[in-house]
Amino acid sequence: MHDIRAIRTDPAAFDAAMARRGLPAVSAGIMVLDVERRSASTALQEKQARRNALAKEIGQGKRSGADTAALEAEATALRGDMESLEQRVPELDAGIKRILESLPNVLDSSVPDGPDETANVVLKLSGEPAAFAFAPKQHFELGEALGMMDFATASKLAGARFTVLRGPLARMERALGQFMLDHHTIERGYLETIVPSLVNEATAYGTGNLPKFEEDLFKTTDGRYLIPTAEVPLTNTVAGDIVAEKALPMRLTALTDCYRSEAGSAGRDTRGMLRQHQFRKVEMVCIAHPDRSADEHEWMTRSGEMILEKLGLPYRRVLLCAGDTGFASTRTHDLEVWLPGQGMYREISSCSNCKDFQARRMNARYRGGADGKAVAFVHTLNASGVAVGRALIAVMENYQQEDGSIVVPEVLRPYMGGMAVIARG
RNA sequence: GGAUGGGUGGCCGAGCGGUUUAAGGCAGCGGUCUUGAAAACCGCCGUGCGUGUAAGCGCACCGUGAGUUCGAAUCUCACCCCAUCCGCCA
Repeated sequence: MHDIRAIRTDPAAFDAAMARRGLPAVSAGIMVLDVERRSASTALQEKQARRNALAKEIGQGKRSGADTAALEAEATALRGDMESLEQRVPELDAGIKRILESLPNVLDSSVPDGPDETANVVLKLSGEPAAFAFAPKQHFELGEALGMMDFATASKLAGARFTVLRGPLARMERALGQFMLDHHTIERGYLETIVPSLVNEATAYGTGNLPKFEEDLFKTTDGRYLIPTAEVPLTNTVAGDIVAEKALPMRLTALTDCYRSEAGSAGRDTRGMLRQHQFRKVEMVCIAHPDRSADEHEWMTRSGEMILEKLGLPYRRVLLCAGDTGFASTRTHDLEVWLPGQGMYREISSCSNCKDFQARRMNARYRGGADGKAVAFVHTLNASGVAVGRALIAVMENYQQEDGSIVVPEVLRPYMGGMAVIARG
């Protein structure tokens, strides 16, 4: 959500910011509504002030036994005058809100221009893709051959874009989640949190998933939404709150299932478990002081990178360009992991600084500043730390051996009872 | 699902048609006193919008939305949420 005052102050800058997102200029239209709204609001307030004064006079008159009939007549007439304004002001408010809430966040100046992912910038490369003495297989070939990854049964149970895992592969998915949570909580200061997987409309609105992206979510029969990521409940834990400045930064992490309708992605990544309606993810969220959010963005991105480094997976850090940066974000780093079976880097984490965009939607503030009393919006950030299902894929493809078995990365072995290799049993 | 209570500022809590400009307390901030601290005492202390160069002024907000009234935190209706008990259940 945008601050109307910022648009009022510099409409051209706002239009330029939206232009970077490929959107037409809207400030002129907003300003027309804003001017009318303020004049209508002022007119209404003057009438309300008069009404309040009359009511007070009538009250005093009644107590002292004076005749208040003339005053009451004026107040009754005034009420008629106010009706149209009382309707118009909220209408204008709603009209402005409808426009503002549909517009994406203003990009950080460091974000490169560009229409889509082809304009993203690789910021760093980590690890060397291993040279295989054989043709590396894709994860679903490996998993099905091991008898531990079953798409046919998942399809029978639920339809396309679901997976059944069994045995050591199921255990490795569990191990990955535990390992990631332990890393973030013990080494990086994140607070482990268990959150609802169903949220109400206000919560989905707060992070920017509603109203514009409702078709991406699964909605329940009682009007709730299955979370597409733990970012939604974690960030909204401070919705409506005024937190103490010393409580910042609040670093939170959660391992949850994530549910996405994948509307509009028909035909993409249909083989295997890369793109599913349900997948597990460790999420990090930070509620940060505005002065510190850029540093926290780096801290979170590093927290995700360290997971991949500990797992021995080659990856690169990518700065998303204007056209590829999400609705609520000002700047996003993607971590892309090397998948030898695909011969490509694929997204495994996304780390965004939303600054005050979500905070404004959910009215999340802190009290502090120089005088210790000022109230201002917090900054919110979120990052995958990392997608568990995709981490499983990456481990399988990078640690595969010619016979189709998979070496278990050292850091996961304590979580798997010491198992060193996953092989057909 | 049924029954009964409840939703008031950062927190607790009074108020149930008009001196409420929302009492009082806690927390917080400033001060007096003190070597320092504590205690005590004094003062300040909700959010948003509008308007003004500013000091300020105005309006709205007591879960949400409608309604009654000259006037609503207070009365009416609907809805939402929370708590407790019963029923069912992991």
